[in-house]
Amino acid sequence: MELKPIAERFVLHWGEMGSRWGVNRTVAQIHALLYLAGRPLDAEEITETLGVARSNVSTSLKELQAWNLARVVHLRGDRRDHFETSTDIWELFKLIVAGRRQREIDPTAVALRECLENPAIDDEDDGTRQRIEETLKFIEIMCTLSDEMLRIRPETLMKTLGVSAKISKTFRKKG
Amino acid sequence: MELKPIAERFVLHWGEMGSRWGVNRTVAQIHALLYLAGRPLDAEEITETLGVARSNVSTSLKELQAWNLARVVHLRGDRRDHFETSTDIWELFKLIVAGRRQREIDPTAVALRECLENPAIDDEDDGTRQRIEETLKFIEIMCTLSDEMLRIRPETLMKTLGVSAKISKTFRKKG
DNA sequence: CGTGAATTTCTGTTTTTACTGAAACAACTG
DNA sequence: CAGTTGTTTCAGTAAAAACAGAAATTCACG
Repeated sequence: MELKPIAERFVLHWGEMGSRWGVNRTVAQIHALLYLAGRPLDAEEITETLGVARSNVSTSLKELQAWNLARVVHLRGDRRDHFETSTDIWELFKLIVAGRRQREIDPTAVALRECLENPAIDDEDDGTRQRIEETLKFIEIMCTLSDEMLRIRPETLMKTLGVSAKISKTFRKKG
Repeated sequence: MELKPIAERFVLHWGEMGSRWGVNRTVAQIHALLYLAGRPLDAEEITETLGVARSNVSTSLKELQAWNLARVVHLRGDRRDHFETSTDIWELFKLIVAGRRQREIDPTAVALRECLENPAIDDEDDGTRQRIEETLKFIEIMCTLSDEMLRIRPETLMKTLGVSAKISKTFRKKG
């Protein structure tokens, strides 16, 4: 598949940002490609379009599947696996938040709880203990909040956020 | 400075998670150390406590300052620079969100706008254009929302979030 | 089962990033 | 302003991550 100029730019940019977001370039590029394509692509097609090794595509697709950001579909009369992603940006956002939370936040919450449950905590400075407690409390609140957000349907969420933004904007003007 | 066991665990864990959060280990460790210490530390003290090179500490402190996560303070009768961070976890959160947004989101918003303003966009598939538009719209809403959050005082934010979580929990029970 | 297409796994290479130690630089002190 | 302390820069090294290509495996289909 030959990418048109704008699509190519989008895919390449997404790939670059991927590094900053903690996913490797190829993974991010493939996801961008699937998103823009809006139809299932097979691995060979992805390989040619992006100009990377076939094995790299395979590995990256595995990673996307682990994030629930890509799924396998089969087209009748074609033995090959094809891959697609949601074209709903809100849906994608929810999946990414869920993934990041699981990988980046949950382990920390566990570690902090272990710190606080450890009897040795009594030997630490009061300030230390207090700050660890506050950090854990903070993380737990954030987790609850993200749970709430992930539960809501995208459209609802969008409206809520849009409205709340408008409201606070109004407040600012008046205040 | 000798770290007590729990504090050491916290610092090391923070360092490990740092990698997943897109900051390098040393930077994350230093920040954790400053946070737990709750008082200004000089570079030498940090070097000894963490067991890394002095130059590494210098570079990392520069990076923390670029994030507004550390600032220099001077103690009377001491020529050395000392460094401290906020011990207010909400304040830290705001700074981190602001930094990430600036580095990870804003460039993408710019790139997407450029894509859509480019006349060549007319040669692209309708689906492609539409999805790029939706993505940009999404990013803009999220930016507005984060602006709102960053403006609110931490305590207010915390209460709002806490309450909203409780409300939706209640709704779920009844629904 | 045997064949060939499709896919994954594995090994080694390349690229990138983090880090160290030494040297240069800057700021203060007597 | 010479000596001392403190800080940053820089060049080289080490560690980690991404990637390519080949080999191995899986699987549909006869």
